[in-house]
Order: sequence, then structure tokens, then C-alpha cells
Amino acid sequence: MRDLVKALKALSDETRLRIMNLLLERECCVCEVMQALNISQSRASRNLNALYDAGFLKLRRQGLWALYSLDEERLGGYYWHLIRAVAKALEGNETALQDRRRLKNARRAVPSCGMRRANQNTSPIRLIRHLYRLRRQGIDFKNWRALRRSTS
Amino acid sequence: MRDLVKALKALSDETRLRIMNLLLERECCVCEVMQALNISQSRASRNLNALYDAGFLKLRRQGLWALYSLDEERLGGYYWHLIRAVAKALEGNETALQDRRRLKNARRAVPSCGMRRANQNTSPIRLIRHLYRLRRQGIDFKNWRALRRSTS
DNA sequence: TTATTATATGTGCATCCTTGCATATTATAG
DNA sequence: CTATAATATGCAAGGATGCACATATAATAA
Repeated sequence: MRDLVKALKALSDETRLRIMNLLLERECCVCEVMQALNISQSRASRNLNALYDAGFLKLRRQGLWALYSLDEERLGGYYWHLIRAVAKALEGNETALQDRRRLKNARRAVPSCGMRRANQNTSPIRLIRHLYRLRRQGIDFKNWRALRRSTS
Repeated sequence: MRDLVKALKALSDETRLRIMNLLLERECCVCEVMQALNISQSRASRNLNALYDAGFLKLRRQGLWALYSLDEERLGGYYWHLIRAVAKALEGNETALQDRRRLKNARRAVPSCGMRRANQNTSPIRLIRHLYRLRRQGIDFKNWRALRRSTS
């Protein structure tokens, strides 16, 4: 009963439903979530953690990234029904679609996705060096070419 | 999205989950809910109303009673999955079982089930007159005989 | 070592939720 | 009409929640 209340509380928030929508699409890092939903970093982190805490998500760390995804192993029992309810309710929802669209354009490892500090002024050169570095590490970075183009 | 959040919020409360448990068993009046859960009248009323408001329940009035039950008509779509999640999560739960047991013994039309006023002191004679009255009205009152026994 | 960057978290504030208590409302009986 | 009984509701107190802001933590690079 306690657990069910916790799970339901975790889901009964628009921000977190939108996050679930992203994770139904694919694994995401905090950085991608904040870009796709256009919310602050602390907000993305906290809400992801709430869903994690409630038992919906699993966490995998890769370098600096915290990669969250639906925890298929725990999603038996009533969790399964809850997920289905969310998926069903969100299908065709305009916000949900838009978020997914923005997720496609979201980038990992983009300096400005960090703290939203004023006067960030990260030079393109530094960014490109960073991207090369990532590629050297064998990190899957689908669109680094486009990224390079857009910042040079 | 808004509606889903509302539905989830309505469910994410222990009192209301316990109420859903009762209504999965059968239609109940406010009075029965307060007895089965052993909670105050205003608390029962308000929480029933919250579930009603969120679209889970339908309301039927019979005399003084407000009879709430699951609204099968609205329970398509994601509502259905939510109900299944609740039912699944509650099966075997000790509190839920106990509530159902107490529901069996709950009585409609018992004077003391009202306001819990101090110095209620309703006389058995008055209660029995009330029960006869009800029977004359053709109101289905399964256990009025037992009731009469217990108060005379 | 220091600098950078993704993420996590302490704090304060505003808002909303839930409840008990008292009272209002409503239907019925007399 | 008045009284009774089931339910609804106004109100205030206490608690929970969500957020922004600033800062801390941790991994990596130089």
C-alpha cells in the first residue's frame, strides 16, 4: 500500500509524466531531459530522482552522465499497469509529441546545457575539441558532425 | 494530461485507495465507508468526492443516502489500467482485507454513524422504529433482523 | 594540482492537501 | 411547522510538495 501510494504520487505530476514519456522512447541523461522539457537542471534531476525512488527507473553511469531508463525488471505487477495507463493517456498528446521532437535534437555534452550560467562564453574551439575527445573514447555520439557544424 | 494528473493525484492517497478497495467490492454509502475504514464522516465524504471528481465514481441518491460506486462507463481507456493497478496492488493486503471485513458488518441507518456527537444516547426503541419504517419503504435492508437483535 | 562539466542537494518560499471541528443542507417523519 | 439523520462544506492548522537559486560533489582533462 505504501509503495503504491509512493508510485502514484511520483506519477501524479505533469513534469514527471513528461519525463516518463521521454523514457518510454529511450534512455536519457539529465541533460537531455532538461533540454527536451525546457526546464532547469535541478528540476530535471530532482524529478528523475523521484521517479527512480518510486521504483520506475534504473540508473546507469557513464562518465559524467547519469543515464536513466525504465527499469524493465521491476515493471511487473502493478507497475506494469501504471506504465500502460501513462502510455495510453499520453498517446497523441501534443505536449508529449513536442517533447519527443525536442528530445531528438537534444545533445549530450553541450557546455551550455549545464548550469545556465550568465556569461558562459564557451568557445566553439573548446567544444569541438571536447567532441573529438568523446569520439576517441568510443562514445556513441550520433550527431556530433551536426553539432560541430552548428557551433563553428 | 491534466486529467491523468488529476486521476493519479486522486489515487495517490492511502485513504482513497482504501475506499477504492471497498468500491471494488460493492457500492457503498458514505456511512458504510466511514465505518469500514474507521474514519470521520467529513473525511469519508471528502475523499469520496475527490474520487468522484477525478472521474472514478458515479453517485446515486436513495433517500438520505449517497451511494457511490465505480463508474463502469467511464472506466475505459487509461482509467481501466489504473483500476487494475490498484486492484493488483491491493490483493492480499492486510489493511484492505480488514476493511472489507468491516464493510460486511457496516450498517446503514445506524444513528450513531452520523456525527459522532457526544451524548448521542439514541434509544434502541427509536432505532427499531426507524428500521421498521425503512422496511415499510421497501428499502433493501439485508440485516435488519440482526440489527434489531443487537440493539434490543 | 586546477579547471571544466554533468549531476546532486541544501535552503527558502509559495502553494496545495488533508484533516478535524463546527455548521449548513437536504430528505424524511411526525 | 419541528426533529432527526445522512451528507456536504467553510475554515483554519499542520504538513507535504515543487520550484529556483546557489552551491556541493564527482569524473575527467590538462
